Amino acid sequence: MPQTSLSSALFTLAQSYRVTVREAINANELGLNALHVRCLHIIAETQHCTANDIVTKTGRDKAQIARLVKELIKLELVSKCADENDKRCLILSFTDQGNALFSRLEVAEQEVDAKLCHGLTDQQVRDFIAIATTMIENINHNTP
Amino acid sequence: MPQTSLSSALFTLAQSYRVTVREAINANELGLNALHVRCLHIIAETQHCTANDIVTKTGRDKAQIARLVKELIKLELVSKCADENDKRCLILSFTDQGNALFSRLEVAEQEVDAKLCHGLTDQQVRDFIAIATTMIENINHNTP
DNA sequence: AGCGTATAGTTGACTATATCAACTATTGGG
DNA sequence: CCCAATAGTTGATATAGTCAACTATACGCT
Repeated sequence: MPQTSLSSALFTLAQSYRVTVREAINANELGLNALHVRCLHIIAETQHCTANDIVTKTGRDKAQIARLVKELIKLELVSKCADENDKRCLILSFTDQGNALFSRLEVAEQEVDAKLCHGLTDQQVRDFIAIATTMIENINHNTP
Repeated sequence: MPQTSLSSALFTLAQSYRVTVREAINANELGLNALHVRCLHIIAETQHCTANDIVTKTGRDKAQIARLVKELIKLELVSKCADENDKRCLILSFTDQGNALFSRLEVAEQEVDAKLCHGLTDQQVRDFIAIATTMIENINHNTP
């Protein structure tokens, strides 16, 4: 089944990726979906991360993110607490459980990544990410 | 907003792509979504294309495809007719309207692709597709 | 021929994702 | 002090994706 066009390659890849991540995550019985995972990553890598940070970094609807975060809180992976200076901002941070789970998650992700990149050189993967990043910027910026 | 990991690059790109295609398509008031478009492509490029061909090529649920095809037929873009030799198979083909729309669609797609690939060389795009294809194969095949 | 099994497609019920608009609470600037 | 802007929440609704049961045809077999 050769992939010819850019769009179909992209589409197929995104779909397959979603399915695989979900399998990996369900297999690990973490009870999270791919977007939960992205949120956790963003929370992990962002200093005093707010819901709005997640919105801008993912490009999703803020309603969707609000509900997602609510779930993470319900699962006791994440806690929120109002910013001292600006009480509108609710800073998100990991609980102990959240930290523990995130470690496990990184392992699971590395497995998915390794599977995905099987047979590819590091350089190819780097190039791929670089090109994807350029495409993302093209889409986001150039709106003539 | 630098994209570091493979997964976040993929995810963001897929999301952005979906949004952009949808905008392009809505802008052209074709009333179709990205998956409709993929179906049309597959129908266009497949000799006596059946619903099942679309299922295998897209990896989606056959129920979803069935409904999608039904919509395309309702829109009078596509017609189906039983195969002479195997009456279970319903061959899908474009109507005149379908052909006309597909042409317009290709133009719209080229614009999206051009926007996406702005600043990239042909070689880079080819490499990108090739790597994406490898990744897709990795995901589909290696299930140890 | 008649039987079982595989395949193509359809449908219903359901779950998950995504989007829009209205709303509250706070903030900072005039 | 008032107002526009910002962060977040919620309800309603739309879109997409999944699962299982079902029909109809086809194929292989003894």
